[in-house]
Amino acid sequence: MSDTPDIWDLYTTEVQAMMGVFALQLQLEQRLTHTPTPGDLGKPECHLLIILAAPRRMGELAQLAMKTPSAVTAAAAMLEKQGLIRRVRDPRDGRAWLLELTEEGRARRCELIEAAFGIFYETSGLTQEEAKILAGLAKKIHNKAIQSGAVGPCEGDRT
Amino acid sequence: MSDTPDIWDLYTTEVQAMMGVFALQLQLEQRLTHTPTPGDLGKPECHLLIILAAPRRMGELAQLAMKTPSAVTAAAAMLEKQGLIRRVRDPRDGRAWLLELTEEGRARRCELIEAAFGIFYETSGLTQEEAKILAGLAKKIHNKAIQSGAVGPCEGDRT
DNA sequence: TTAAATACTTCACGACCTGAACTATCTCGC
DNA sequence: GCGAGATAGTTCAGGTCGTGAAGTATTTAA
Repeated sequence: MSDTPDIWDLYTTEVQAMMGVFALQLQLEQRLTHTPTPGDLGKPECHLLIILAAPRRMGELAQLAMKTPSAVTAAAAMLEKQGLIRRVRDPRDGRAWLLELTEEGRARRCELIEAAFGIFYETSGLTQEEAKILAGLAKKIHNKAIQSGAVGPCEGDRT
Repeated sequence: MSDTPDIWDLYTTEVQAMMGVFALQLQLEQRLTHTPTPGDLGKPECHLLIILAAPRRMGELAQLAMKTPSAVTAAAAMLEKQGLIRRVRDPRDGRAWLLELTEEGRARRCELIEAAFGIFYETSGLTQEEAKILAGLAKKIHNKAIQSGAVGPCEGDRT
């Protein structure tokens, strides 16, 4: 069963990192959406809900989630239909919508975050210490990714 | 533009980690498959090619990639059609196939790994030091994920 | 030698995302 | 003010990818 003698020696440091990241992402996404709590939220809805810690414009959310605006539109429609979020016009710009959690949405988000907490440690097997380290790196990565990748994918080629 | 004052304070450590992992995975996958090198390899083919450092049974590969066997079948068919891999029966078990790189496949894999190397640092913005740290965590994560997640997704509920 | 388990394959289906064309609103320059 | 151009979000058709169930070939065990 355990085919983990040290197949890792076959891979470079970077590939190891990539494989781990890949694995974690897959597991997290799957287990998070299949968790008992969320009635019927898909991956994109969960993702959006997690990001939506504070009211934000859809464009910003797209950027944070690293998806196109249309993907956010779809997820937002879903969440709104379930009464988890509310759309308000941005007072500063009538073209933009501000998404904000409803009371129920806030509750649902809390549950989701809590579930994520458990799932994170379960599937990663990391200690809190290590999680903190990972978070530090993650912050850096996310910032970099956003600024270089910009909104659209395969765009940022500024070198 | 830069909406990164410190929105991170809104998120828990674990959520930060998750967001970073998510971002990195998305970017890497996209840029890796859209890289000039690979003629026409999709995400699953690239993923498989990277994992395939040494000859392996398809079942093992499915486990490593955290996908179902049928996903591996499809990707393998693609790679074989392009002459990058060869299928040989496992001498120990006539039911199983061993996938191994052809000469051309080895070359292609090298290019891919090299591209991945660059892309990794570009999109993550990490130093080599940090990459090493990440790889360490990643190794742990991957092992845990495999053993708990087993082959199929949403299975491992052993608690 | 036959029954059960295992490795992989095939295929229909669904989830998700992108990209282009569209509507509504803002911002300028005149 | 008013029209041109830019920007925020929406809609929709199309494509990629993955799962899950049913099927084939081979091994293992009784």
